[in-house]
Amino acid sequence: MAQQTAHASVDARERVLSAAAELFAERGYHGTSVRDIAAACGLKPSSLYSHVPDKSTLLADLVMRYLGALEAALEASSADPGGGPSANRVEEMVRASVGVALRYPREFLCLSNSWTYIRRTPSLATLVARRDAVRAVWQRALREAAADGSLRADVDPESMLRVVFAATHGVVDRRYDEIAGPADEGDPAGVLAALLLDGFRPRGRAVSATVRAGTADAGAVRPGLAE
Amino acid sequence: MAQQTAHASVDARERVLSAAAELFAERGYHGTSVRDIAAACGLKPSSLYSHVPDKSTLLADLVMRYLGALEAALEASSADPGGGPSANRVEEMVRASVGVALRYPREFLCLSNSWTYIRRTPSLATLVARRDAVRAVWQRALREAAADGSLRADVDPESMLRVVFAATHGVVDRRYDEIAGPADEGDPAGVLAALLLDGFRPRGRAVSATVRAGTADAGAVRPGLAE
DNA sequence: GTCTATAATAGGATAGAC
DNA sequence: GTCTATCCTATTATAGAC
Repeated sequence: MAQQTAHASVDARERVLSAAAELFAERGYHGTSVRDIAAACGLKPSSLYSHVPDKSTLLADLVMRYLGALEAALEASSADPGGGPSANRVEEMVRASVGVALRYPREFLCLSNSWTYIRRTPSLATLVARRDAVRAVWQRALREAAADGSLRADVDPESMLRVVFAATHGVVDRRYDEIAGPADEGDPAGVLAALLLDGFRPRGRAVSATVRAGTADAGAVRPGLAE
Repeated sequence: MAQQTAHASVDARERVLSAAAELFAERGYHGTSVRDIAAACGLKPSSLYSHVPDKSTLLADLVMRYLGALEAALEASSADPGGGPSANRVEEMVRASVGVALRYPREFLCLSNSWTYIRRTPSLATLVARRDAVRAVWQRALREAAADGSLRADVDPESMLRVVFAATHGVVDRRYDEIAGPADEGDPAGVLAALLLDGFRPRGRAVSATVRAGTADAGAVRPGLAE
């Protein structure tokens, strides 16, 4: 009985977290009231405080879930590859990051869309520190790939990281669903990794608007997407 | 005298809009109070209402600026190119879109970061309609490029559009400045266009982690970035 | 744990003097 | 046009009964 009570309690807390995740992701932290969250899980606002100390801790708990999963996934994919080009590691990291973001889409958006609030709120400094650690892993991988020539040398790694972060957001954010449909069908992580690493153009085409289109190799099979 | 009064009035309204743009872009619409905006331009909250009817109209006016400029820029760059591959038009559109977003960064972020509020607010339906028109121009260009083979055929145009929109956001959003530094140095529009169209890898490299790296053409000169 | 009731504050907007 | 004063609502959070 005591166990069942405890179990029910965990479920209730989980429902609160889930409702908050949904609303924070959709309307943002400031666009969501405690009343909204309570209503979404069939409780009165005051009852929420039996499960969560306050609104900002609710946000922190959600973001921590995502960051924990991301750290674990990056630890695996950023491990030194067996001698191949570092760009392959970058590709694995893109897949891993997008995979985690798709498994925790609401939590990812909580972090991403409420970032300035998180950054400005001293009690959420832990989140900032952990995100910084993730960023450092990325920077190291991109710089190494730039150094060994497996990423193009004419664009700085920081610009690439900017694109990686933003594009990951783009895969997850439902705001873009009306453009592209739900992203979690097919293999969005693989699609994004292929687009970012190899670009929109078929291989063998001209590399800029100022150059005539080439003809060789256009439409070649792309094993990276077929796997 | 009457003219000077009118002129001062325009300036005051402009200061209000500018302060609001700054705060909406940084903290979001719901994260910014009318009091915040008033304080930022040295006014009392009630004085704002001499310049703007209400808070949501303030948002609408800002977003309209951006959308107007974007429509003009896309109209030019999406015009039919002279027989070259349609991907070149796409590249021009990326440059144009990023260029406008960099000229109106705060207004762009007002639209992007407050999108769900805009979408949910009936009085802002005009903004939604105009953004839809922009989206339609993009879809047409991407589909045409996919059809004539100048964009890779194994990724649907909608996924590419998703990446374009998200990456554009990434260039503008100051949130990423701590990763990559300010984006408005150098030629961010050209850099993004090159990254998206041609990818992170040097041309001639392997196209996926599952394939051994090639050796031909690595490090070739890229006129698209040197221009 | 959930409720009702209630603080205590923050927010959007208006009235009317100057 | 800007101000002070004010209204009304929404919001976060707590107190205490059940």
